Amino acid sequence: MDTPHNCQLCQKQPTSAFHDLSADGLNEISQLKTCVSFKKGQVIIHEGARPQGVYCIHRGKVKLYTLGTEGKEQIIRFITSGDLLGYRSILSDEPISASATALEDTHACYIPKSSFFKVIQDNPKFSLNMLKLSCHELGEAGKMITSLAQKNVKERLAEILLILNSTFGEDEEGYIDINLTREEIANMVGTATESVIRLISELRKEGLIRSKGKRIALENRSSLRQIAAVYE
Amino acid sequence: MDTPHNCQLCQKQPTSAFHDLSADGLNEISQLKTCVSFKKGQVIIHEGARPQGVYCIHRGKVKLYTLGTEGKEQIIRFITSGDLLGYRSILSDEPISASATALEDTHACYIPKSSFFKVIQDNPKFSLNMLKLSCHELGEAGKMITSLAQKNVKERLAEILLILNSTFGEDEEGYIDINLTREEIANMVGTATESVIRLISELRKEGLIRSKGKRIALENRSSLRQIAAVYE
DNA sequence: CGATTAATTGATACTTCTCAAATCCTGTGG
DNA sequence: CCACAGGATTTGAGAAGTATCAATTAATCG
Repeated sequence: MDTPHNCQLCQKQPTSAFHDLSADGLNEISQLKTCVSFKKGQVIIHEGARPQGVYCIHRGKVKLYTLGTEGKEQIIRFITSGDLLGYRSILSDEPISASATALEDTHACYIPKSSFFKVIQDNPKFSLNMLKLSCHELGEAGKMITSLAQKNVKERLAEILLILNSTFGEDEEGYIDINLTREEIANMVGTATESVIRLISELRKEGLIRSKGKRIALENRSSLRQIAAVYE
Repeated sequence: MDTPHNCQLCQKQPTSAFHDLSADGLNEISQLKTCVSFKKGQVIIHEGARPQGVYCIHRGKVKLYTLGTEGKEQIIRFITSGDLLGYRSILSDEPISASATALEDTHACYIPKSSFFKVIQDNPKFSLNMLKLSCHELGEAGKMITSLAQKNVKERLAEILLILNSTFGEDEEGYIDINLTREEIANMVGTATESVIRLISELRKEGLIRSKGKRIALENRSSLRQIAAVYE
């Protein structure tokens, strides 16, 4: 068991389901949770299993992915500080539909299934936040579907780079603050690793990004947006 | 205004959010709703708008789609008897992310936004059902993402045909009971109309399906499942 | 520092899209 | 009821986009 995490930190995240929750509600959660951590590369939940609880990521980064044909990963989205993990399966009462693996050492709070339901029942506000959250994710998934179905690989890559940048921010040198292999980027974009590599090099030659090793920095967002055709 | 619909019909649908709702809850909804109908081809909600209420489809079939590059439709899913329409946007408090058009004459109940929230607040059971529903949809969306990213067009087509068959059932001649153009099928599969036509003809030659005009019947599901690589 | 994994590049094959032309339906007005 | 206009479907040919395989170089970790 790790040092307990302060729930107020998660509450501060405006996208968190705990945002704007009453002190009582927060206390209730604080008492029901336990703290866990995961090493880089460790699988947190995996497809097909029956989940026993929900994780709230305190610090770290996690990829959520399904396994497609021949075990190939399709990354659905990333999960980071203040985000919940595993709630979909519990709330829909279905087996877990996506695996999650820590991309770096990750600390999280674990809320057992029964406690999670209790919090939902005791706090209409939280319940509504969860509804809002899942509906928001549903909208994001719809965008991803349209993107995969209609855009070519270069457009999708530009889109993903913009998303990664806004999700994870930048380090002191301006590089996107996430450590992904080219293969993982390909698994988000939905293409072959080599294609991603070629297109990254193309974007670099065009001066829209720069890269050092596996790290990437955006140099010209507006052109990237134009390529991604993100009208929003 | 149309003849009022009987909410008990929708309540019977096992996938409906009204399923298993108390008589009181059902009465509350019955009193807040109004009834509307849409002609074939009529747009019910459209992308970018701010929704003022939720529709519960009583009878008819509706396609839900986003508009991608150059206005091309990407069909996300279909909505039919007992299903809700427009709740995502209302619950996430975002503009509507997908348009909906009636595929045939459709009758629905309309529940204004404020009433919908009232029902949610008054009926924890309903609120939980909505959570369950949106989380289920989230899982389906994830499957669709993986499918689009990793399967080829023929595999996706086989998958869609199986989904259409189980969603809409069959008419007396065994054809899938939904009237879609080849273009609409292409807009689900995420490909060009011509590609869908070629592959439908290929599946016909292989004896896996038969077709009459635009109607399609499945002849060999297990082979279709194998092509679709649906391991579930 | 060696061993392993990841990234890159090139060549080639395959899938899918696009454009064009022909045929088939379907609903409508005479 | 029939002919016709306009849209939908079908087929073909060629172009473009991606994937795959193989070989090389670079980076990383114990």
